[in-house]
Amino acid sequence: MKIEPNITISDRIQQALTDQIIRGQLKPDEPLRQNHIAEAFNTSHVPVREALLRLQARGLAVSIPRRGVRVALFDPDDIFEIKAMRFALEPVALQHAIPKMTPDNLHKAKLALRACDDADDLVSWERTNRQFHKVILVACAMPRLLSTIDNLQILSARHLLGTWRSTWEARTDRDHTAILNAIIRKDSDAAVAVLKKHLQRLA
Amino acid sequence: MKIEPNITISDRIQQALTDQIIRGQLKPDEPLRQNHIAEAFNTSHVPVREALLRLQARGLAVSIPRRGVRVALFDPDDIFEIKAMRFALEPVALQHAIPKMTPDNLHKAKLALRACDDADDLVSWERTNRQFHKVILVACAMPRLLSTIDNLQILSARHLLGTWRSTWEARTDRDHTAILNAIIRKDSDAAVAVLKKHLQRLA
DNA sequence: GATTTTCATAATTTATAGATAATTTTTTGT
DNA sequence: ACAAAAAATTATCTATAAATTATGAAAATC
Repeated sequence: MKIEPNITISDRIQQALTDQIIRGQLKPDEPLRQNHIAEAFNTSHVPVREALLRLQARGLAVSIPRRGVRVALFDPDDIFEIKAMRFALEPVALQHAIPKMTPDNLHKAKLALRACDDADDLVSWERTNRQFHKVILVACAMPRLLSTIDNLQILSARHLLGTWRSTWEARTDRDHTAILNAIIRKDSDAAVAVLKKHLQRLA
Repeated sequence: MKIEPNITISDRIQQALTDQIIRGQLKPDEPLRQNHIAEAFNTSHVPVREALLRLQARGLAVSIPRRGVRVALFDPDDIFEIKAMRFALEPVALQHAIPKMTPDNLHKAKLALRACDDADDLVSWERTNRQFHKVILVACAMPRLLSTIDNLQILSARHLLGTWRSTWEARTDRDHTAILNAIIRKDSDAAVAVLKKHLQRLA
């Protein structure tokens, strides 16, 4: 019996390119040429095309037919838009998640909170922070909403890693603790209120 | 010089499949076999794969690696989720659109309103209704937000056409008129309020 | 003896590779 | 600066490999 998660080559390529774009190793507007990428991954260009298509769907790349795909630009308007969408959507997800929270969800949220406070460099903080925001919402069981939010958080991460790369220092996040406590108390209104403040705070 | 909009075969296939799913000609959970579709469109399966990938991104199809793609299911939970997301996002878009509305936007909105009232069957009403909702929001100039809303409206359409197919009669939509009037007065709050009521009203 | 179970094989289908046609970009010569 | 040719790149097609599902016959159980 095989427990392999049936990962396709496209998946691997997509994952790698996503990382590189988020980390800024691939710069905005940089062309993504299918043959070059295919060579780098030792495959043909077909899975590359599919990976690029998925990057487009996530807003990390843009394509002009017959002219190729490029890394998506990223200007202040984009940041503004992403913030507005997160501000509109994450509260909805949280509201619906809280009544459905399982002990397992709560446990994972606590772990994520700890991991987040323990992070000592920007890259790992970003990852754990994203994990926390994800885990407090999954219980809402709204797949489209969750995947939209996930995309937005990835885009936020791109901004975060792109701008703050140098100046960062470890700190404990009071907002996260406050949100988690409100969740434990099943106090949706308080949790949503803190979350909104938290989202507004991030640059 | 060619003014062709550079449409690819994938685009055509995607468009056609989207229509068929929305219209219910392709039933939920029906398998979408790439070879069969390729044959139907007189192409190879490669562009079909790409079209299917885009349907996935839009939530109209789901894929299990190496097991193929199927038309997405569509149960009451999905409807609830889609409604919740539209309710959260469309007001944001409208709020930002109103101050940026151009005379051209307004003109198109008026035309769409008329077309909507003049529609005399469900299918064309659905199309014009979607057009109206789109045209009052485009001015916000937030591409991700707009494309997310567009997807949601397509999914709403799928529900609408799937359930109400038989019983429908022409009518003028007071909400649309009220929204448009508020937009003309640049009264964002009123416009958003009516839009919210309108979105809540749809089943 | 009939029914189910298991295993191997065949058929279908997906995923990837390699090749070709069409289009865009770059280069070069005037 | 412009036009034509060359190079590079995308989009598509045909072919092949890998995996899954379906089929059917032999063995085992009741």
